[in-house]
Amino acid sequence: MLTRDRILQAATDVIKQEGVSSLTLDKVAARAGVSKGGFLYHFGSKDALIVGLLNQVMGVLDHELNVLADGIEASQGAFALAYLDYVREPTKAATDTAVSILAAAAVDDDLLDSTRATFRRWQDRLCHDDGLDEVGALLARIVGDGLWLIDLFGLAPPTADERRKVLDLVSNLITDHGAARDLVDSAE
Amino acid sequence: MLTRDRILQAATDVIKQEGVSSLTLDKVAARAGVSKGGFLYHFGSKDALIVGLLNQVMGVLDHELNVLADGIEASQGAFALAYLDYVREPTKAATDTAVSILAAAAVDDDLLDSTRATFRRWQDRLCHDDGLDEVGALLARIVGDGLWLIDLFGLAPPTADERRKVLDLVSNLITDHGAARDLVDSAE
DNA sequence: CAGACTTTACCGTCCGAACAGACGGGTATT
DNA sequence: AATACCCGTCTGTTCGGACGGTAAAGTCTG
Repeated sequence: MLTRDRILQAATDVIKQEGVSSLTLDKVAARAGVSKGGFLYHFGSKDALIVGLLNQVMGVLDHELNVLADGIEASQGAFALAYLDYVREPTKAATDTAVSILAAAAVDDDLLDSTRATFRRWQDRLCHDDGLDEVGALLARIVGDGLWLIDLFGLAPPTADERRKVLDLVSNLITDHGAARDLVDSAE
Repeated sequence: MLTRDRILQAATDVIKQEGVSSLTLDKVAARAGVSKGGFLYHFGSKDALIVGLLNQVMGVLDHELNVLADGIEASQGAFALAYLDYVREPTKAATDTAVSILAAAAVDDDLLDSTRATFRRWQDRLCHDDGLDEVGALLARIVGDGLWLIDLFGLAPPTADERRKVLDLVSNLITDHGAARDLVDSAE
């Protein structure tokens, strides 16, 4: 395993196990089995570490999301369904991404800029995607992100059974034009 | 204004304007117009400051949510509707709570324990509340929390118009038993 | 030898916390 | 009423330690 990757993994582990406040250069270097100088050869600063972290986890997440969407045979909204499927149970990629975002937000908000751009791309894809109405697309993302962030902070996360039910409900809603339109229309 | 409250307000301002990493005792004390010793008289440690912050903002949020729910005349799901209404546009209470939770998560995860308990109470109330089915209650919270946390991190937040549409959709869905049940049933 | 990688040693800064004591509005005692 | 006293509030300073980052020397490999 490359030293660089070991460092990235070590950083993720430190945050998960000891919290964002324990994410120090010394600690990450020690856990990666490298000296502090060795660490700084690969990441010139703490900010650089977080950017590297973010790039990696967001790349993995984006890739897995695409794979998942490709595997879904649906006339419409494959990406939206994949987005929802991804949070059916907490996955390593989702958790890693969440803690990285948390670390970035804690250290310097600006580090999240490229991450925000990725979310905008996802939103665009959800919207101008495969025949899904824009409200349904947005709903899918809010529910997906909501569940994912509820898990991050541990804010009364639902049980596996509850997750399944609510995700099934939303999945049906967004792929059934009639149902969604009826609800939207009845608001007027 | 009491010194204690000034300190709490100063802490919130510091996080909002300079980020969690700038939340230091010196900075908060200076902004509150008090010496460092004076600060430490009111909050014996940084952890104590965060606990105080969390208690205050969660108290305000809980109260405002109740007031909002009381003002809604609906045969069912008044609290759920209030929960959704609360995120129609970002409010001060919601933003303050979000940054406090972020700070707590960054400093020490355990500080969020009492906050988690409050979310569980909200979830219970949403569930065993006013004739709402449990899936709808959970959906309301996920959407509410999702939008609120999307705002916190700035992860491609929807426009005011998009927010309105999706919140109206969810509001209609959870108060219309037939629609929700049809969608749930069609999954089986 | 050259270049990629790693180590050791070190520096200046800032942080959280502790501390001794000042100020001042009560309150009790005389 | 005057004195003495107490205690909640707040000040200014100090300190040990940890942090992020630098510099230079050393090692391994092709």
